[in-house]
Amino acid sequence: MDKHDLEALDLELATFGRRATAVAMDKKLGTLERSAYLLLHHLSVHGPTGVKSLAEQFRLDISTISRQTAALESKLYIHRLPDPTDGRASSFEITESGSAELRKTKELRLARFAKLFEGWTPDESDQFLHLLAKLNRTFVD
Amino acid sequence: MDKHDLEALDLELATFGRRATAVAMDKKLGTLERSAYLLLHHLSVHGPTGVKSLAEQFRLDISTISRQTAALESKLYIHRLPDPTDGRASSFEITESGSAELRKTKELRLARFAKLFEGWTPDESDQFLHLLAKLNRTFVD
DNA sequence: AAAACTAATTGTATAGTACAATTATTATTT
DNA sequence: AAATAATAATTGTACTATACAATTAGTTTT
Repeated sequence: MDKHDLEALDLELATFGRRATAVAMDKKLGTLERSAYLLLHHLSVHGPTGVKSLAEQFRLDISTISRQTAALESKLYIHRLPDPTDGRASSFEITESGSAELRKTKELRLARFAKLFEGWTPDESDQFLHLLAKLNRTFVD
Repeated sequence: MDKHDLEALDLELATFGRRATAVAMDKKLGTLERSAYLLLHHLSVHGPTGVKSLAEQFRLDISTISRQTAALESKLYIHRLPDPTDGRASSFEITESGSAELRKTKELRLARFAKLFEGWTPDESDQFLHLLAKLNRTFVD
């Protein structure tokens, strides 16, 4: 990859990150914030998980996840399962109400993305999904 | 694009946005924050620009840009040019010191991205750049 | 029993953003 | 010409998101 392309990629990634931050704060895109959405999705797919493990999965600080789960817990979207073998630890399980919120928000988000990508050919969006997923995995390593 | 792919894309985009936010806060990646980097780059390429116009270009609130330019101004990376025909308005011009910071940060960022994408084929990174740019333009419309 | 370790929370600080209110100036209307 | 409306920018306030450091409570190791 030559320097010119690298520079273009740098700027596009920064631009996208900035837009994503702004869009994530836009309340009209569903009732759940991005962080809540991702956490609920994770719990919904992978079952009960503790703060430490969530932080590792998402590559975020434990304190960040701790606050976000606390917020979800106070809204009753998740509930705490104490670890029977370790009094310090607990994991979180998505509640019925959390699942309902997740579904609702997902509908809104998907509708929005469907619209955003409607001018794309199937090939383009497939490619993009594949490469974006690759990038996200690359970040992790 | 079928529902399954849309959902995957939704999650990958949200994940990427979240990682981008976290990475943007990591001080070790250059002396300039993402916002400063993008603003300086814009001024460097497009010449002196006012707050309102910057806000439109970046699709951010005027108040957001106003604070970010104020921060850059106080660091002497940009300097204010009063509009001779309108006492309310002014534009900002990048300074020598701002250009130097921009160059320095760019070097660090490019080195980082070069490493991040080193396992990618030229074809993959070209494709990705192209599609990401397309998405960013789509956001704007 | 003491010391070291660990899961999680809480204190503090910062980037980033938006909306609402305000200030200063310019343009329009009467 | 004076009053009013519009506009460029700033400032007040509030919130999400994040990290690092300090703390708390419980567990393991020595």
